Amino acid sequence: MSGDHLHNDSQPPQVSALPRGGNGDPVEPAARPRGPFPGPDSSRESRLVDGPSLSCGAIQNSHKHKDKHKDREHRHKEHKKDKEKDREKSKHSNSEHKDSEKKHKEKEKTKHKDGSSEKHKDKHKDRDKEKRKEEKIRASGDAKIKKEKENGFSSPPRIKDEPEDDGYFAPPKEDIKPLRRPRDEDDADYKPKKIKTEDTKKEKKRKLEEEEDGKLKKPKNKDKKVPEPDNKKKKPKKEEEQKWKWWEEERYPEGIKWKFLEHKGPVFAPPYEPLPEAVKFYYDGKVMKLSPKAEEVATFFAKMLDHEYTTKEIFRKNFFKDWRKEMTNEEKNIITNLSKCDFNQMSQYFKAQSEARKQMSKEEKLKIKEENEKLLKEYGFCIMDNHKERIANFKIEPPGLFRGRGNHPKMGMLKRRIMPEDIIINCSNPWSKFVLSTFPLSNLAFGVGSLQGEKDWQKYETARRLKKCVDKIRNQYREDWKSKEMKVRQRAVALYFIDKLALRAGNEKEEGETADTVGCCSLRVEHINLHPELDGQEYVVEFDFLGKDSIRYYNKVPVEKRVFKNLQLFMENKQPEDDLFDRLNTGILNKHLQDLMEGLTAKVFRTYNASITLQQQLKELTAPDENIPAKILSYNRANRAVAILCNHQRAPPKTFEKSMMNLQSKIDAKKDQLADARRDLKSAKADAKVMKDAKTKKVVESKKKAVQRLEEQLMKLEVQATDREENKQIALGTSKLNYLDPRISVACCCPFMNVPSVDSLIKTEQLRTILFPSTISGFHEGPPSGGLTPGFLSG
DNA sequence: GTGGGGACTTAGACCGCACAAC
DNA sequence: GTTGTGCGGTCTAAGTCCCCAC
Repeated sequence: MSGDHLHNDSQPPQVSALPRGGNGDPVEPAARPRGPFPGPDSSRESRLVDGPSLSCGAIQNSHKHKDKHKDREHRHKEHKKDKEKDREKSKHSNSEHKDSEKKHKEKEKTKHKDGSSEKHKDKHKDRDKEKRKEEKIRASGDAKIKKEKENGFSSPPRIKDEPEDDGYFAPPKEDIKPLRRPRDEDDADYKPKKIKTEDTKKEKKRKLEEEEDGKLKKPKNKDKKVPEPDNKKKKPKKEEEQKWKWWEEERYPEGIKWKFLEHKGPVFAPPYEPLPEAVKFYYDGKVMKLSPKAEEVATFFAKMLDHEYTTKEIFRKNFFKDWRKEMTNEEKNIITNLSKCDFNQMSQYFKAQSEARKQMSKEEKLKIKEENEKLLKEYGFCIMDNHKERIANFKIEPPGLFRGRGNHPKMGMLKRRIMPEDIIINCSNPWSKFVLSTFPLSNLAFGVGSLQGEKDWQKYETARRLKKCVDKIRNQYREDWKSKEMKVRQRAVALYFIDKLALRAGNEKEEGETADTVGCCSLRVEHINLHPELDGQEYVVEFDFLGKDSIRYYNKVPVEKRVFKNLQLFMENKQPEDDLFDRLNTGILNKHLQDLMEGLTAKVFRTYNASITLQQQLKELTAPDENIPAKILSYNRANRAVAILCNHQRAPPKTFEKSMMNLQSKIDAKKDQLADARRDLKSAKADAKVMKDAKTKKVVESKKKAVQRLEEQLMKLEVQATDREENKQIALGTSKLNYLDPRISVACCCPFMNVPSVDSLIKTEQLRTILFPSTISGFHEGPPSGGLTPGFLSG
């Protein structure tokens, strides 16, 4: 690869920004990201922020960076000023409300004498509260609107009650040893080693083993579709052979991820192609030719015309404001009302293009595929130390309109085209992500995928460490429910929710910058309802709030009496929009957790409880004598239990109703067939009774078999319907990818797969595909067994 | 001590492909 | 051969957590 080299070979890393040729010699200066689509002015330098060995251009660029920072600060100040103004305005109109709030605060002051140091830290929260109240009043009846926008989904009843310690993550016999030898800090002469590849003989042996193991091939049950082991199809053999086994490498010192890095930079979005002359834009019924810039932004809107977004007031308002910024003065004078704009021809044009793409011949599709593969080969990989690594996200996000989720205040805003000069190559630290930018509304993550594997492994190791002390932590927070300090009580109740319900931590968010979503620490009084008794259960807490991605969390949970009483106390004399845990934030909570266990944060509980739920469910649902399709079904059910716990929802598939109807008609048809077959059997039996000969007996037998076959088919269809219905709004992928320790799945599979070791099982392509989708493209690859034995479930 | 921002992780939507069913 | 369906991959939004400057 002859791209930019970032050579990092000592501690602190000495970075050479000089690109090198294929032989390692320096070539052209300036680490500029290059891509096939450098934009209209590709000669402009990208910015480079670096350590001591910065080039001249880079220093200038770092000034730019400072300017940008100042700019941001300025914008922020302006924003604050605006907010102050707004607050002033609403103060006048809502003085009455303010008075009552003042009274409430005075009450609070006298009430919470228990912690003097807690008073001032509430300032920030109070400010937020004020803002929220004012926003609410301005929005007049916001609560009602919120109710309307919610998707009406009710979280199914909790699967988990109180996770028991049943041996999840049995600790490995020996302590975790560093996998890599820590290099000396002055190891300046470090040179990339020869690329380590999987031994070809081993590879052949492995493939032979797989072929021999008939059981691991595609199950015969066709009703349950199993993904093909198509890794080989997708991955060239060479690449397979060059798979890097990080777990067999020595470790760098803490914080060092790499010492040698070579990559070709990101790929820029293709330049804008103006619309054909025939495609017209109309304003107020008259044809209007737009300038290229204005036309490009208009096409973003036109492409979304069928989407609900374009009917939303905030979206339209934000879009129109940003669109006008791209217009010429003349256009600005004419186009003053978005409702008078007719984007229909544009929209039709893009639909036709999309349709044409679908209708392309095989050859044309293949050509495009090859081009994409070429691009991936050239820009999608880097050389990191001594191995080839896939880059997670090498394409720069194309320009478009921001689609916030939920009621996002910035939806519809323009995400403008990113130019080479917007890119900063930050090679002053050996980070996993080395191209950054300060762009609003754009995510420029440019990460090296496989570093993720090690991180994932560490994540699950932390969860396993939590297992060792979770009882102690639970006892501690139970004790803290009785604390004299309000802060401690709040922390203990919040932690109980995080542990019991797998709630997210709930960081504070900047008002007006994002949708109004909350997590545990940021819950407000309005988000819970207390029921001393509900549906025959005592002390029930009803949660109803919008969490991450504006996904509704709705749940009724019976809690312990002391928790219930504490919640009543926390809610006393508070308004609905007040913080439930007014003396708590994620910083305080995580600091406390760090004291309980090194590396423990709120989200570790989510990982821990998700994985232990999977383990418990697998234990309950799987039986040793089940066949593989049944095992897979059980696995999916266990997976579903975790998804429910973590509240991973999805919008029902667009074709859901139709596909359910199709399935139902199949079931009906099958029932008819079965009824006919039963009738036939009955009459055959009657005939046999009269005739009493071998021929009629044979007929009876075949009719019996037909009935049995149809009964089985009907049962399968009905199971499928139930399965599909249960999965309607549940997303399984997220938990599979992020929360479930793969070793649990592997260990669960070993006994019934008749596989000698975890290692040989994980090499089985089919299982890898089902259980660990993230490993397909070489991402998130982890150590095969991580020191676990197949029997660790019982340990 | 606090706020802001960067690094990193988690998340759902969408799209295109492969394959089963008809 | 056509259609419906499920799946993985990609994209990008939105969280968590931590560090640093003020």
